[in-house]
Amino acid sequence: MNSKVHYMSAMEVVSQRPFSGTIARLKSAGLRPTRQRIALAKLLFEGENRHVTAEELHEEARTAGVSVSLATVYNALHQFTEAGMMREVVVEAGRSYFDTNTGDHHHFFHEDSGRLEDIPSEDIEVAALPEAPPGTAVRRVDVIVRVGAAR
Amino acid sequence: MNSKVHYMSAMEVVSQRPFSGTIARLKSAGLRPTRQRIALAKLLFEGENRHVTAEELHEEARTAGVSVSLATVYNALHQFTEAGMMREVVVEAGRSYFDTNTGDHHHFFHEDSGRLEDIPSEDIEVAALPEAPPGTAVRRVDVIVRVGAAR
DNA sequence: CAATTAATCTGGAATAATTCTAATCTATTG
DNA sequence: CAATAGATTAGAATTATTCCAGATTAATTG
Repeated sequence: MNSKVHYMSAMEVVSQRPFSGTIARLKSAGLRPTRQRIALAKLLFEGENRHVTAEELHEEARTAGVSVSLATVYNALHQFTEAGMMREVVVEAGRSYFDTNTGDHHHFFHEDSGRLEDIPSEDIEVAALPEAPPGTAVRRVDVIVRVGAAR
Repeated sequence: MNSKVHYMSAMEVVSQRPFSGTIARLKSAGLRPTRQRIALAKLLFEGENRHVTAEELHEEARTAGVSVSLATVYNALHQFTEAGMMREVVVEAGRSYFDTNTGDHHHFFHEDSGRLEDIPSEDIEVAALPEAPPGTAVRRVDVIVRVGAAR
């Protein structure tokens, strides 16, 4: 996948400046920089790391005056995830969160509010991982610390 | 909840023997030992620890000749979970697993087959847990080791 | 043990999140 | 700028789960 490399001319590079790195980023992920993908990528990647659901991002986009369908938001989130620009985090049955932080880290999950919060990898340590079952390899280790109101 | 304590006569105790501990277990959890709950509990708790989805358990029950509705299976799984006899494990968006092992342990999740496998707590060690955010308390820590076919 | 009561069960409708589809649109390429 | 491969869209379809209102059954009482 992503086998078609596109070499940019100096002119191209310059003309893209105003669009920050977003377009280049999409291109190098092998994704056409369409109006909707550009808008969604800006919402997601310009600024702090974020955790969003498809519904949330859809709502946010429309509020920002960007017209996109929910189906396209789902498509984009999955494409960004496949391209390694985001990752999917599953903490609640029935709802998927997408995280713009692709680095090594873990999560607090606030059960009461449904909010996710990053735990930097330095703050947690998984020592002594067991060996993967025969014939398998570890793809990822997720640590979810479920928290709720202290009584 | 479960405030009504029921003192069994010796006769009662004896007459329940043939039903193994299942009925007693349901009663002490404050659940009426109905035909369907007894059947489901037997499938779940007699034998090894298991990880099931509602659909799977429903199918299994019907195959075993037990007539129960899917709604009842969902009800029972949630009731067993609230009673501390099982716990819910979320690893995949859109599907819930229920685990009969309520002890301290973690999971391998086989991404290719969708199968869950226990990791005894001795085999994994989460050192240096971060402090819970202000106002919150840790309810549980889940470690999910996602594995797939080694290439 | 029959009657009463309250809990439970049930099938089907309702909901929620997500995916699929077929038609329409658009970015890219020559 | 025309051709075309890829993208978007609205709405239908799917999947997992919950809700609901009526029928059933376990527990209790006399």
